[in-house]
Amino acid sequence: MTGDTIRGYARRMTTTTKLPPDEGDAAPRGLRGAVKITDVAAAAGVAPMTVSRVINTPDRVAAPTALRVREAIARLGYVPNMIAGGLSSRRSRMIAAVVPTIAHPMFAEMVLNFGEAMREAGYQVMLTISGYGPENEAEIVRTLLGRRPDALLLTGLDRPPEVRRMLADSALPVVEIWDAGPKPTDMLVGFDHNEVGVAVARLFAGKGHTHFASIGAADSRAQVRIQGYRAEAERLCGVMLPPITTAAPSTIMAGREALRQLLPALNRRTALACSSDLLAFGALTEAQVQGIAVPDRLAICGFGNFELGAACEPPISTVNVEGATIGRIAASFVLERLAGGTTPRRTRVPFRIVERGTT
Amino acid sequence: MTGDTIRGYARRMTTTTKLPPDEGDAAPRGLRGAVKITDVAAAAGVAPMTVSRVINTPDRVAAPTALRVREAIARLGYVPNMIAGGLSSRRSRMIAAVVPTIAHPMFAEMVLNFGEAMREAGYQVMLTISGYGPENEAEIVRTLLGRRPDALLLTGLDRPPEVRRMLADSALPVVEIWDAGPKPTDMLVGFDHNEVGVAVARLFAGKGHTHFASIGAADSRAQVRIQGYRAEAERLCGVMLPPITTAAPSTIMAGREALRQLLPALNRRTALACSSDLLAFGALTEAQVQGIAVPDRLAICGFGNFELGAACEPPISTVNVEGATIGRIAASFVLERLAGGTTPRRTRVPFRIVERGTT
DNA sequence: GTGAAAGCGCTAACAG
DNA sequence: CTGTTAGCGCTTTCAC
Repeated sequence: MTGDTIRGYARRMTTTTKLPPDEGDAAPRGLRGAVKITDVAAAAGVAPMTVSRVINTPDRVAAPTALRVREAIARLGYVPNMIAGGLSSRRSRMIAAVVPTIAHPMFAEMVLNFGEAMREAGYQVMLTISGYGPENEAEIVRTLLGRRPDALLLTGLDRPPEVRRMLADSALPVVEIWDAGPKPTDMLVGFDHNEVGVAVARLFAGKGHTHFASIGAADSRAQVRIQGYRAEAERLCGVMLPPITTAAPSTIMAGREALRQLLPALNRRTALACSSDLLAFGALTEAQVQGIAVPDRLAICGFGNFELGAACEPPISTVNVEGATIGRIAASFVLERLAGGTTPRRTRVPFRIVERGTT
Repeated sequence: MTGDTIRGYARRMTTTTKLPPDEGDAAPRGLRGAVKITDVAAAAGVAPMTVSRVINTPDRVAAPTALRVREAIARLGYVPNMIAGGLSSRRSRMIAAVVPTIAHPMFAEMVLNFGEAMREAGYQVMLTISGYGPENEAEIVRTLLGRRPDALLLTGLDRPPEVRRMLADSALPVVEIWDAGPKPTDMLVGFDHNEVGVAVARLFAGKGHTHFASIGAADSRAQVRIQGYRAEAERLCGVMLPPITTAAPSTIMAGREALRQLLPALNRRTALACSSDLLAFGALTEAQVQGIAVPDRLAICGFGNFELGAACEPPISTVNVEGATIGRIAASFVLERLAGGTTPRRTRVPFRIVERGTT
C-alpha cells in the first residue's frame, strides 16, 4: 500500500519531458494539488455554494458575481470533482452501457451515437464489452451498479434472473437494445430478429428460389434470424439444405469455410442467407474462387449492411438496421426518464432489405 | 428539476414487466433503497469499518467475522458505493481512455484488451471516442479529469498545450499509445509510423519496383506513414506518382475511387502503398474490375492487418501492429505505476510486414 | 483483530 | 440572490 500514497507525484522527476515553467501564481501544484471549491470561493470572495451554483445553475446567480467566480475558476484551473458532487447529489451523471462487441459496425455506431447524445446532455458513458453469452453479466452489472450510474443500457433481453433482480432493486432507468420481445426490463429499442429472417426468405421466394441454404453464427439473435428464415422458407414449400452454424463472432474466413462445406449440396440454383455480412462476403469470395455464378447459381443475402458489402464486387444484398438510430433513440429515452418522464418507452426500429448485386 | 427527485421510482408501476415476488426479508426496497455499509454492519453485528475491511483487505479480518459479514452482504444484496469509497480514499478505481475511433480493428482490439486487463485488476475503463483531430481534446480531458480517474490512456502525441498543462497539474499516470516520439507526456506504448512507411518502400524496392504510388487518409499518422514511404522510395531513385489523399476515416469506397484517379498514370508496373487495409481492399477490388493484374501490374500493400485483407482473394499484403499487445502493455504500465512504480516506461511495439498475394 | 471519530469535496435544504 | 448547516457513504487514522 505504500505505493498508493505517492501515486503520480515524484514521477515527473524521472521523465525526460520538460514541463512548462510555472505560470505566475496559477493553480497550486503541491501534493493532492487539486484545487477545490473552497479555493475558488475564497479567491472569488463568495461562499462555496455560490461557486456550485455558477457551475450547475448559472441563472440563479447575479451576473457580476458569476463573472468573478468564473474568472477565479479559470485562473485556478478548477475542475469540479464529480465524485464528490455525485455523492452529495446522488446523481453520478454517468450511464453504464454493456454491449457484446464493438467489432460489429452496428454496435460501434450505436455506442458512438449513444455516447455523443449523452455527452451533449452532460452525461458520460461507461462502456463494458461483455462478449457473447450472458454468463458473466451478473458480475458486470454488479460492478457497474457500484458506480451508481444514473441509468443503464444493456444489449438483448436474455437476462439472468439475478440481473433482473439487481436491476429491479436499483430502480434505475434501463434501456435494452438490439432485440424486441414482450417483457423488457424497462425501456426498449430493438427489432424482431425472427421477422428479419422471414423477410429474407420472402425476398428469395419472390425471385423464384426453391432451394434454401443458411450460414449462421452461434449467437442467440443470429440463430433467431436464421430460424425465422428457415421456417418461412419451409412454409413456402422450399427445399432446405442443412443449416451451417459457425462460431460467434462471425468472420469472413468462417463464411468461406462454410461455403466450402455447402459446396456438394449446391447442385442447383440456391438461395443463401447469412447471419452477417462478413459471412456473406466470405461465401461470395469462395463462390467466386470456386467459379459459382453469383447471383445466377447462388444468390446471397447478408445482414448488417457493413461497408464491405456495399463496396465489394458484386455488392452484397443485405438487411440494414441503423445502429446510429438505435443509439440516438436509446439516448432520448434515457434522457426523458432522467428529466422526470415516466412513460414506459418501447420502440421497434425498422429494418430494411437492401437489394444489391448478389440477389 | 422536479423530475430528478423521483428518478426511477414510480416507474415500475407503469411497466408491464412482472417483478419477482419479494424473496423473504431480502434487500430493503423502499425509496433510496440502496443498502449501505451500515445496514450490512448492523445485520452482521459489526462496525462498518469491519465490513469495509472484508471487502477491501479481507486478510485483516478474522475468518469467522468475515464469514458473517459476507453472509450479510449476500443476504442484503449489498453493492458497495464506489463513489463514496472513491471520495474517501481518493482512488476512483477508474481509468479514462480516449481513442479516435473504435471502427478501426486495431483500436477495437486495443480497447478490448486494455479494458480486460484493467478490469481484472479491479479498475473500470471510461472510454471516450474523440474522432480524428485534437480540436476538442481539451474539453474531453477536462470532463474526464472531473471524474478523478486514477490514470489516463490517450492516443497519439499531438497534444494541445492546454491539455499538457492539465495533465501535468493532475500529476496522474498517463500512457500514450499508437505513436512513438521523443517527448511523451509520461508513459508510451507506440511505434514509429515513419518507419512503417520506410519498410513498405523497401519491400517494394526489393521486388524490383521502380514506380511508386500511394493512397493515404487525411489523418496525421497515416500521412506520416505515407511520407516515410515516399521519402524512402525517392531515396531509392523511384519514380513517384502523385500522392492521393482521401478523407479520414478510411473507407473501401475511397480506395476504389482513389484507384480510379490513379488509373491514367498506371501505364506500367507500379507499387501502391495504402494507409489502411480498407483503402487497399478498395484499390484491389477496383483493379480487378478494371482488369489490372494484381500483383503483376499493380502490387498493393495495406496497413492494419484487418481480417478482410487476410480473407479476400487474393489476400492483401499488409503491415501488422498488434492492438491487443498495445492494450495489454499499456495496462501493465498503468498498473505498475498505480502499484507505486516510478519507472518512466516507454516501449516501441514492433510492427511486421505480412506478405500475401498482392505483392 | 476490531471499533470510533473525523472528514473526503461537494450539494440539498433552508434561512436570510 | 447568497450564505449556513448538515450530511451523502465510505475510508483514513488512531485507539483499544
